[in-house]
Amino acid sequence: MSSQYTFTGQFTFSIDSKNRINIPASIRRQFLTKDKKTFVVTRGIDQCAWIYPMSEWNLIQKELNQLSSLSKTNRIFLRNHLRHANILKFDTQGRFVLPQSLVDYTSIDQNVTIIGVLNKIEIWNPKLLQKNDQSDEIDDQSYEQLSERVNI
Amino acid sequence: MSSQYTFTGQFTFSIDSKNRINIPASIRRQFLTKDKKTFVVTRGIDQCAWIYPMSEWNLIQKELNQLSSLSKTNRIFLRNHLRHANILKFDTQGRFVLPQSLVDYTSIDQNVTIIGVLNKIEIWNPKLLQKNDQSDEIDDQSYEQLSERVNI
DNA sequence: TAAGATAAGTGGTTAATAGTGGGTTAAATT
DNA sequence: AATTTAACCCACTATTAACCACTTATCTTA
Repeated sequence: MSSQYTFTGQFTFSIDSKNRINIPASIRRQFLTKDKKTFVVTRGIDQCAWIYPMSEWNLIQKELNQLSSLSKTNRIFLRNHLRHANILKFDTQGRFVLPQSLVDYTSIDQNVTIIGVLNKIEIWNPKLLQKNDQSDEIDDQSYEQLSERVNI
Repeated sequence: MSSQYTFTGQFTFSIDSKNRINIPASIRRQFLTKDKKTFVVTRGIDQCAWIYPMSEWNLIQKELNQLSSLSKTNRIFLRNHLRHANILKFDTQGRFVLPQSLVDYTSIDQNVTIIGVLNKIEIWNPKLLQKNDQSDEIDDQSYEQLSERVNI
């Protein structure tokens, strides 16, 4: 089954002294009632945090269950993904507190950039995201390969 | 499935102090009722903004959904395409507000040129479009290659 | 083709919503 | 019991969206 969410867009907000981050209202409104404002925050593969609405996370867990722990890669991957996963809700103001471990991992201070990437939301230090913008250009060959799969 | 839209034509309108841009009535009228005046504005590959009616964008999203985030190329590609995508509606006057990030990207001020390009609408700074007009001539070889794909 | 009527484009004002900061109470931890 | 942590509440400000009004252009019909 494919994703029920299609987040897009970019927003830059502040993080306050209590590590509270506002989720953009436009994204918040997309949450399905069955998810009851509940989501999972975890480490992204890049230096950012990933947020999945609860029902999305359940789908991911189902996939992760397919991976055998006999493979070393699998073991490491599973560990790193699961141990940093926190189940959270946003408060009546639409905010949540980013766990300290993820504040450290993402090097976030003062401001955050929040971007929608289909079934997940990414939280970045604006400076790091910008750096990605410049340095992580996809080489031509990869683009050519992508073009055979995606018609945009 | 192929596009349901075939936008054409060119229009030059103004952008006001609130970044509001009018969509030409003739284009607006082409919007299918199922799209409910909803569309996605995003970065074009050239220095312009692209507008897709919602149902068109959904086709693109379906393709993007096939790409796994475990691949680095995919992650970067998805991020950079989706984060500049804004889901918008036009207001009762037929206008929408162009997000500041896209105003910056397209270097738009005062006036915009709106052109229909089949399944999408492009928003340009008139001066930049004109410059393209002169420099972007297609060489013969490229035309040869095109001829193998397009029968015009 | 001129006059009236309708539609389209543009500008500004007001009302509602969203984001942010701080304080208070309740819960948890030591 | 004291200290820390988290949830909740209230209030201020800035931004956004809805509303209203005017001008220009286009279409209709006499």
